[in-house]
Amino acid sequence: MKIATWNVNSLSVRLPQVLDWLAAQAASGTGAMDVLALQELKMSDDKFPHAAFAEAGYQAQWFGQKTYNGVALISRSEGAAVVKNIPGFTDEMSRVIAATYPDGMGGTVRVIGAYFPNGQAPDSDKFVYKMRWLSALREWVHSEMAAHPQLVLTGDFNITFDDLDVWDPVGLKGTIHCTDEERAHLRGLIELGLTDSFRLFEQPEKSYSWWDYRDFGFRRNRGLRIDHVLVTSALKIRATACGVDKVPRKNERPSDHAPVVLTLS
DNA sequence: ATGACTAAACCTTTTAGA
Repeated sequence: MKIATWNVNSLSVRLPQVLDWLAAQAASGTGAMDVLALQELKMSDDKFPHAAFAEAGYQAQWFGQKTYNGVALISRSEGAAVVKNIPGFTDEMSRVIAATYPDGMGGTVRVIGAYFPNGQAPDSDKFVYKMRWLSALREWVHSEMAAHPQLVLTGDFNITFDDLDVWDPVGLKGTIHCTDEERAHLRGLIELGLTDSFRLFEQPEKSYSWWDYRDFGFRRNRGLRIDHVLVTSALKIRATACGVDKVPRKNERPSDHAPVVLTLS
């Protein structure tokens, strides 16, 4: 089973790349993508290209928003018990979508796809919102884990775990995505019993999932690892691989993020 | 350099991203 996350930075612009990537995955040795979490659709629900995904053989659940944010789950099986945004947390922004899928072994996997707030700057109102959002997320994920032993929390977290996730940890110390406060929240999610599946496996040095469009960020590998796939212990023992697929970042007109793929036995 | 790109919108300028 394969589960992935990809911040596409406008699905209108990136749809052909997403369809190409899904086809390439299906043709690869590891097999077709079972669930792909997308972030930053930047489109209202009525603009979501469900017919294009259906034609390619995929179901979709989506939670759009005009101009900003917007999340979706693209899957081969139909998602059940769909939840949009964090229950009980009033939010104008479309940032979370969750659904339950067959795990291929007679059980189910709960997948939560999320676009975490950016936070802009540590002294901004947006940072305050990010902290509030993170607290609400943790409480909800805690209850979701109780109901779903096999759970994946994935998406664009907009937080690095540590210096290993940062191209310039000295220069970027204390800046957005790298603050102690954000990292404490990320550790709070881990303390619920989740594991960063990426670090279960040997990785190339300086592995990142996002690179600034400016100043040849990708070419110089000036990036951050802010897109994550966290798994519960029941899935940790089934994880066989996790990695960043940098290939789509080399496309013409790429997203600034690359997909991260988790493979389960 | 409140810069550099990219995307969307009330679009030749602003807002946001990270």
